[in-house]
Amino acid sequence: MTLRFFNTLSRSKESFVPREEGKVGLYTCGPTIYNFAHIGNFRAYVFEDLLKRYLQFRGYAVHHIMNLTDVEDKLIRTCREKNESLKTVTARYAQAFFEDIATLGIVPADRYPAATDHIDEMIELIKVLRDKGHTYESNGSIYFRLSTFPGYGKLSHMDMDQLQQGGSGRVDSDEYEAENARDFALWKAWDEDDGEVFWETELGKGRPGWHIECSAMSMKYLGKSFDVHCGGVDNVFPHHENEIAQSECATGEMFSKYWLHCAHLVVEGKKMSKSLGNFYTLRDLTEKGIEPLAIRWVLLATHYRQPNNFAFDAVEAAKQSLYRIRDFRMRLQDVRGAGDDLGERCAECEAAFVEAMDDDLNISGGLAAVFDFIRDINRRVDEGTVSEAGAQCAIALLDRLDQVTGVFSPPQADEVPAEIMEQALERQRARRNKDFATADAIRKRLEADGWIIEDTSEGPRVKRA
RNA sequence: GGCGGCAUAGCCAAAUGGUAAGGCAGCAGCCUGCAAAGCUGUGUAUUCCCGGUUCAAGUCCGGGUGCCGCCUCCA
Repeated sequence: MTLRFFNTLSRSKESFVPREEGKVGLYTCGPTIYNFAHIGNFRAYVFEDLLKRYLQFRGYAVHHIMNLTDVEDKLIRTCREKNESLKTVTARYAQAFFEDIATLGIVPADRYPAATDHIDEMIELIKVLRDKGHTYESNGSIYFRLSTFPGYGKLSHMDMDQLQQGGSGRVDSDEYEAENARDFALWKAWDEDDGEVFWETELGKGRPGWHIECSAMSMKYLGKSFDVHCGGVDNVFPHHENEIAQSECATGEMFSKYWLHCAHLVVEGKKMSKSLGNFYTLRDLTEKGIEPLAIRWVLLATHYRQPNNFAFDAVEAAKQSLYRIRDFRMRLQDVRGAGDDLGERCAECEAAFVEAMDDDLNISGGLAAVFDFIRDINRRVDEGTVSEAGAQCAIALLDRLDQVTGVFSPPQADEVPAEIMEQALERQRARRNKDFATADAIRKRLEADGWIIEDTSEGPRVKRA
């Protein structure tokens, strides 16, 4: 079985063959840092994290670039409203973004280039396009002339003649002075609403269009042609389509070989919106006391091309699943003695996991393989047929697969406080004396403080509630 | 108007045309001083509806219904 991904370009699953053996250039569209990111955004970033981790697990050296969009219409509007500079706003939300991805256990990209640090590269790219006759100027802005790129539409599979102009109801005609409404801006001439946000360049005073940053930065760090480009489905058109147009017209080479897009997230079955009161940033959820890894689980556990329903019941289920795995690990750590070394069973589980994941990241199948394994090993531990080496083998397997999922990790190594431990031992003494009233009282008291005691043959086990 | 996606148990969610995974919740039992954890058993699932192809359809085809996405700057 080979690794296969659904490529938006062909609308079919294709065997994954990177351009250079063993190496993958990965570009993922990052956030516009004008606000806190919401969980829909993180659905995409968690999907991309899973993709990257799995590629690494399969032995590829992944070079991952994620851009930060730090100049854009909404951002400029935010600056005006808050009367703050562009840098002040973007610095704040960039930091929040990095905190959030750490919270969710997302492995950082190799580099997070910001658009405003790459104005020169964008200018150069626009000049190449201009020299090749793909642009025109109108009132100081520079537009890409779509009619010069016959391949336009190959990603989104849309027939330009069939599209209803303004079908989305989002076109503000005042903003557009293009010859054809679908021509997009490479460079936008300054106007007074832009305030202090502008660059004096040989293309004039203004700022870059949105799409050009991804072309300029991906090509700078990954080359004219690279392997995988990701984003949410809403980016397919026009953003990624425009990136292809700009990039391929400039270089004459294929831009990205594979395009992977994740579906949207809905909350409790409904589109997330502020008016429905179901709009959540990551911070909104953690402030409610929801465990970050349970959020990661929910975002991860649905196949990336399926709409993901973020339901609070599902969050609770995810938390229970996390605990089941943690308890399993704790149990394994207490296994002593001789028995089965589980080498074969562990290999079987890993093979089932890989087989599922190779098929376009079928995470549900992968998780099922792990739960099958857990139930099987728990049974064997009950029977006392697992050796200490076998238990360690199982733990090592979880650690290895945790490199992919990020949700199989051991509990936070929060040391049980000495006084809590002392009470647990006191309860144990009471139990030995058959003083169950005292024992139960201590257990109840500790539970109220957030500690759970489980009696095992090895003595009491104390864990966080 | 154009293009596309989705519909599987109370909830989440898989399934090359071949007995409908897995998790959570629930119920019963084992274990336990009692619990917890674990194990076992437990859901007769009209796979949205109606047709069709096939020895065989959740899966393929046609037609409905419902929800959703994109169609100029939303992951």
